[in-house]
Order: sequence, then C-alpha cells, then structure tokens
Amino acid sequence: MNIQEVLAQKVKDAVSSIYNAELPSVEFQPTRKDFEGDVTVVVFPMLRVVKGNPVEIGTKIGEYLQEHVDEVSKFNVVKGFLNIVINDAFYLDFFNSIKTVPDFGYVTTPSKDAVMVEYSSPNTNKPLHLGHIRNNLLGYSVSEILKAAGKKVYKTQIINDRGIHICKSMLAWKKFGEDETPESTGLKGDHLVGKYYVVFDKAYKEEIAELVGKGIAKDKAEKEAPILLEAQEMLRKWESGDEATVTLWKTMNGWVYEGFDTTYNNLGVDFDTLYYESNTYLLGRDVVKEGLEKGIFFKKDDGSVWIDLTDEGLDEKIVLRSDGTAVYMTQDIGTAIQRVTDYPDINGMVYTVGNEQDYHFKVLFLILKKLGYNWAQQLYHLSYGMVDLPSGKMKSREGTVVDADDLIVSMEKTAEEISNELGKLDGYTDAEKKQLYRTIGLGALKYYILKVDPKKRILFNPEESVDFQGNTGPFIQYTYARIQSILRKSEEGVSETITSGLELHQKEKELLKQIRLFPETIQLAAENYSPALIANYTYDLVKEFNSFYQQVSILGETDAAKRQFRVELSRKVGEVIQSAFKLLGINVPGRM
RNA sequence: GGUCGCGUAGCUCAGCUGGAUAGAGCAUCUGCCUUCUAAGCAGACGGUCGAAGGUUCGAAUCCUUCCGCGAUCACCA
Repeated sequence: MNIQEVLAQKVKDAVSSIYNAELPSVEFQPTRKDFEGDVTVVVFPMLRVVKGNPVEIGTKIGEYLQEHVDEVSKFNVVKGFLNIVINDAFYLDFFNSIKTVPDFGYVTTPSKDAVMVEYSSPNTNKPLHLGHIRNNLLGYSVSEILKAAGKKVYKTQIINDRGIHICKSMLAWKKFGEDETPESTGLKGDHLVGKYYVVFDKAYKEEIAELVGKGIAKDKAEKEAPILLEAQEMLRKWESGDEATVTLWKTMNGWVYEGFDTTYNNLGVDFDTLYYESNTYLLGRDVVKEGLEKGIFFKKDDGSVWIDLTDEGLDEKIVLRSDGTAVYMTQDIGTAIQRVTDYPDINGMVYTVGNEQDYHFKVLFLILKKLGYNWAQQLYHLSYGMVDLPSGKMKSREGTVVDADDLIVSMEKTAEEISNELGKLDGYTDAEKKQLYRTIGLGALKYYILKVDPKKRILFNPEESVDFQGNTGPFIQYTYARIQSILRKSEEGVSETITSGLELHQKEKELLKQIRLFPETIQLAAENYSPALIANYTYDLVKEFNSFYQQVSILGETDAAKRQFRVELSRKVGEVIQSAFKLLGINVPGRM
C-alpha cells in the first residue's frame, strides 16, 4: 500500500473516531512550495460531513495522524489545508527500494493485448517536411510510452503510394526528366521525385494560363489542361497494370523509399510493419457489401453506397462510389480489419493524423463500431495541431515547406557552433563530436516539438533558431552530462547496503519526491497519449537537480555515508532522465 | 451557416478529473565561475487566465452566451 492510501485510510479513521462521521473520500494534493510539508489534505470537502471550523478540524486530524502514522513527523494547518510532513526514513526506504531497479518507472510485464500505432503515412511524391516530423515524433514517442506503460505495441504506417498525385511526378519526370536518377544528380531520391512534382505543377499552371488566354473559362481550363488529362490517363494505365507504367512507378517509388529510410534513420524512428495503399485500396469493398446486406449501409439510386449517421449528430457519408470504386473511407475500413487479421492480438489502434481529419476518424470509428467489431471501442485518433510558419500554412507546391532533412542538418550545425563556442570537448575525436552534435541538435528539435500539447498547433519560425537554453532538450541533456561527469570522478559504486539514518537535505527530499512521480507520470502520459507530460516531468526533475547541484556539494561532502548517498541519488536522477528521454526518442550524451 | 478545436506575462508554453498568493523558459535588468561542466544557479520585472453571466464554501479549470483564430462539413486523400 502506498503512503497516500495509508493516509487516506487514516484520515477516515480520524474523522470516524473524533467526529463519528463517515468520509466518502479524502482529497490530497502536493504541498505548495511556500508551505512546509510534503502532502496536503484539503479539509473543505469534509465540511459536508463534519460541521465545524476547518482549521480546528484540520488540526485534530493532524494530531491523530501524527500519533497513528509512523511516517508523519509533523503537520501544520493553513486555512483549510492540512500540510503533512513525511519523515526522512520514508524517503530513504523508497530510495533503497528503487536504487538498483534498472527500468524504474516502466511496467516490464506486458499485457496480452497489443495496440497498433500508425504514424508518418506519407505520400510518395515529395520529401518529408516539418509537419511529418511532428507526426513522426509524436507517433514514435507515444508508441514508446505505451510500451513503458506495459502495452505491447506494433508501429506501422500506411504508405500512400498510388493515386493521381503520384502519377503527376511520374509524368513530369517522363516528359522533362531526361533520365535523371538519384545517382546521376546526387539528389536524395525523395527530393528528386519531389522536384518533378513541382515541375508538373508549373507546367500545369502554364497550360491553364495558355488556355485561359485563348478565352476558355478558368475552371474548364483546370479540368482540361492536356498534362492533367495525361496524368489521369497514366493513372488508368497503372490501375490496369500497364507494364511500362508499373515499372516506372516501382522505380520512382524505390527512390523515394530510399530517401525516406535515410530521413527516418536520421530522425531515429522505426516501424514494425508496413502497409501500402497500393495493396489495401481495394480492401473494404467486400466489407461494405456485407454491411449493405446487414442494413448498416444503404444504396442510392445512382448505385453509390452511404451510411446515415444523422442519429449520431453527423451527416450521411459515402463509402463506395457509384461506379463501385473505393473512396478513402472504404480503404481505411478495410485496412483496419486487415490489421486485426494480421495481428490477432490487437485490441486497439492509434492513428497519428493531423486534426484536419478529425471528422474522418469520427466517422471511421463509428462505422467500425456499427459493423460490430469489438476492438472498435479501442480506437483513438491521436489528433495533433498543424505546424504553421509565420507566413501561414506550409505548401509543398509553393516551396514554403521546411524540409525535414534540411532542418535536421541545420539543428546539428547550431549544436556544433554552440559547442565550439563553449569549447568543452577536448579529447573528443571528430567522429565523437559529430555524433554529439547530432544528439544535441536532434534533442533540441524533438524536445521543442514534443513538449507542446499535441492538440495545440505549433508556430515555427525558421528565422529564430530553436533554443538551447532554458526549457529545452539540450538543457536536460546537459544536466545528464553533468551527472555522468560526477559519476566518472566518483570512486563509489552502487552500494548494496541500505542507506538509513541520514538526515535529508531539503533538496534531496524534493528530488526523491520528483523521482517518485515517474511511474505515475508514464501511466498518465499513456492514458493521455501525451509525450508533453513526459517532457514537462523531466524538465521539473532536472530543474530540481540543478538547484540541488548548485546548493549541495556532492563529491566534496566529507561524511562518507552522505557522499555515497548523494552520488547514488545523482546516478538515479541520471537514469530517470535517460529513461524519460528514451520515451521521447531523445538520446543523452556522456559529455557536452 | 452546422460541427469540432484553440484563446493564460511582450514572445513560446505549463497548470484544466474545481482548492492556498496562476507557474516556467525566452527577452530585459541584478548578483554568482581559484570548489563536482556557467548549455548552469539565485533574484527583479512582467497577468482584467479572450468577454460576460451562472453553478460552488471556492472557478484559469465545470455550464451558458458572445468575440477572435483555425480546421472540417467532396462520388479528393
């Protein structure tokens, strides 16, 4: 039983024995820094059951607790708040119990149920940009958090590798590409293909302008521009399996995948399994037919199939076109079912997709529920806000995107500049330095994005570089490096002996309190699918440690038992920083 | 117009399952490196928590209305 449960029971006992009244529940909160105490009981809610002066009630309960609970050493009452001081022995016991636990905070016995987390899911016609970075970091981090909370996780994506937009790049390359390849140009494959996506758009716009110049209406010109018709023809050829088209498609997608792999690798994200739209876009049609027979869907006169969701406060939604072809929704229904078939232990899925698709997922989940899948109760749309620039939305065709690869490089460069300025890396080889710049640069970028509540939009200003001071990744990494430096200089290992009888410094106590919160923070982050909670937790821990570091001498302490304890405490803080950052996909350096 | 989300210090964000005097970082200013890494620490300055009502002993937090910003409401994905 943890201390809070003990206290809750004892408070109830106190009220029962003093006032002969039954408390339904006890409300706790951490004691504010301005008051003495570790945990605070709020007296006000008790007034419903116990009539009287809150201060007097609090005092009586405090006296009772002090007498009946070993861990309670002191108390004070301010207004209706009973502040309780927990004795040092309790914190030392706690520390002894976790000191050598390797993955403290993680649940290491995974549940039988698995959850599949989908993220990234790019189109294969252009390189990844900052928006994808947020998606990737969120999806990866939430996967790691769910794992740490005891879930079995499959990471996946659905690669949008077909469709008219893909044909546009293909066609432009075929017409204007002059057989360029990643090898011949030195361009990364995804960037090369992206270049032709832009080339297409330019040619398309020129054709429209030309047609409009001949007196054709603009909307008509947009539909009849020859290059667009040609792209549509190419899509038809692709769908009918035309060999030359399919070969070109395979070649260019191959370039893109190679490029994506590099970016994913640089970003440090990975996947357990992949789904390709070209394999799944036909899925779901059979399911829709079944659902039609069961009366879940209905057919309109033109043959298109719909679902009526007006009872749920939504509209009617199409699930199959009148010509019998699949829409986005059809495909997603099929893919979801396919995934559960492929991985029968799945009970729940997380879709990491921007909030512009909130409505789509609301509908998708409802449809799957109506189709009677029990796992449909466990679907979650990890909906996140867009990443905007000061100039507004990023648009790849207009070249206003922040390219993922460029951004990573520029973060590394900034890390290098700052490191050189500070000049603390004597004795590091060039390779070690390079590795470190990457760790720090990526740490800054990842933390910057993950510390924000997923559902909020992010305004990214490329002119102002991401900070390396204050509430940032590098600040936390720096603290970790400091701890490692202490450990290198320290002679002491982790002692097997129980630390007891020490009088704790206030800063030590605060650190132990913060460490104690780690397991529940992981659970909370998992329940809320929020890496931001982990980031904020880690920042608080690190701030507390730096304050401790500044005020209390660790290696300079002459009392051997105290020194040993402080070294071990520092080591544990370092371990928690590392564990927490692992959940964010951020590495920590031994020096910096 | 309907639906959903957001609005907290000059800027970027915490806090939101109701609790004490609303917290950090950046920026500005003041101290602290002959002592464990100053990417640090300590402090100052900075707020009608978008507005107005309501519920409550108590509201940034819950409810209603309004204002502002964004998204969405395709036989696109």
